[in-house]
Amino acid sequence: MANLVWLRDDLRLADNPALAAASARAEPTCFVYVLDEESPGLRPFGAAQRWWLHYAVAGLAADLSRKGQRLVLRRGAAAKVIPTLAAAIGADRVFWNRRYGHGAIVDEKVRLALRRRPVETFSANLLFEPSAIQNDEGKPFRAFSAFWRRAASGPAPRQPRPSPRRLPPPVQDVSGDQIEDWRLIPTAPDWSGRIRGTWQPGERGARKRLAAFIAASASRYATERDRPGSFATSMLSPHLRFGEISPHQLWHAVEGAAAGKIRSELGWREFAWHTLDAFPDMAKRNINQAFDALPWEEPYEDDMWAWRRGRTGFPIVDAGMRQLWQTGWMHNRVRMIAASFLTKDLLVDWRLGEAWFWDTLVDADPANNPFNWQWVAGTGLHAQPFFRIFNPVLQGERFDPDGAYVRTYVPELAALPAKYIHKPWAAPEHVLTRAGVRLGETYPLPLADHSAARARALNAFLQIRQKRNAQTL
DNA sequence: TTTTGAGTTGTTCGA
DNA sequence: GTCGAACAACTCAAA
Repeated sequence: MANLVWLRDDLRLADNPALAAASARAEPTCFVYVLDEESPGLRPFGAAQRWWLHYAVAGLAADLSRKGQRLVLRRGAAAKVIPTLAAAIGADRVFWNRRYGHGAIVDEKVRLALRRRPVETFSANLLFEPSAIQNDEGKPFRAFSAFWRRAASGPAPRQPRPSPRRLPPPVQDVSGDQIEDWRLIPTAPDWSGRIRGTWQPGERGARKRLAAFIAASASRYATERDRPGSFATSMLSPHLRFGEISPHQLWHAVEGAAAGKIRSELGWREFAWHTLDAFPDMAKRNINQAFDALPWEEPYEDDMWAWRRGRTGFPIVDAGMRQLWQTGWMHNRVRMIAASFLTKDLLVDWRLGEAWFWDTLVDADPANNPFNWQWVAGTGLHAQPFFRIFNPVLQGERFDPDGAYVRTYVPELAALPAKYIHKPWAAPEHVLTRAGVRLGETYPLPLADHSAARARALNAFLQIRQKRNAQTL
């Protein structure tokens, strides 16, 4: 008699329904985490996520061991690893919290492979199950407002539950990997210095981040969230991504005027996951297939390098890309500007940008990353009209008016007056000299002529319409 | 049943 | 300098 609890994107003790359900039973229980880089459809973690995963798993293992339990580590395709382990420990019941999209497809295979061992699954990482929020035709919503209205008309998200006071005893003599065997953290070279200084992965770090957000900036969230230099966002995204905090905990922790806005951002997270559940290949294919015909440019490697490393010559774009490279995270507003620059100004396929974000973001998840890239590119759901092309200068001036954000991440421009901080090429020579800026030397000239690039992108999207009209005729 | 209006995140142009 | 219109196409719900 034993239980098996399979932990995945839910690396927490508190408000963890699968863990709580197993803990309510007295039998010996085995907690396992599987590094699955083999199951088709599941994307292997990017480098920044691997760094995070190392500490999240190690932290959870330490928390479990403080309660007399342990976390067994296994590696391989889940449909092999889980049934093998279940058989080895003689599990008569298997628990997990549900995944979505390809995760759900893999889980179904595991359930079949477990044959007669009963499986109990739980809703843990989304506020609303995809099956619970559908339009009148029983299909997934394609517009956020209607989606969120429908969600609000149903029962409110449940209250979060505290961690179980005590855990059932471990199953004896179960072998497992050491986390070091997985080589998740970079060694040659170790590029994780600035990331390490920015984040504390794990449930304890998530709690601290939440408390700091509630104390310092939750009330400013509604007015300041769009200003990357204000640091008014919660920065909880990687903790949510690895399930070190549940959306229910955040939902119920916020109150007051900004609560609705914060919850609505959780709503976008829900919407992305529901969309992934309906379009599991969202990271590979345009949600709207009409845009398969878009004439993306074959990007110059030099241009891609400039974009990735923050050397495009547009200060707000470069600040964002450097924040990403250095810290594994980028402010949401700046993600949109940087993504718009790649897909519209350089006319580069959104999948190339998505892949870079996947590799470098600590919070990249299979739903939100491709969903938001498709949203910006205009190939997904149509709340975003394609002619809505961000002007990197105007966006910088509007959302970083004093240039605080640019000065932080593009120090070679720090001495420029605010008037020119977002368009150094427009500054008079003596202003540049006084600020120590030599364009083309200390800071690059702009990689694109935004006005011409905008016209080219508009034209590319208009061709799609013409093609479609020609087809209907 | 049909029509109408609104819809996360914008920019440009011309009056 | 400010302001309104125009820039597609489609989803969804209210009238």
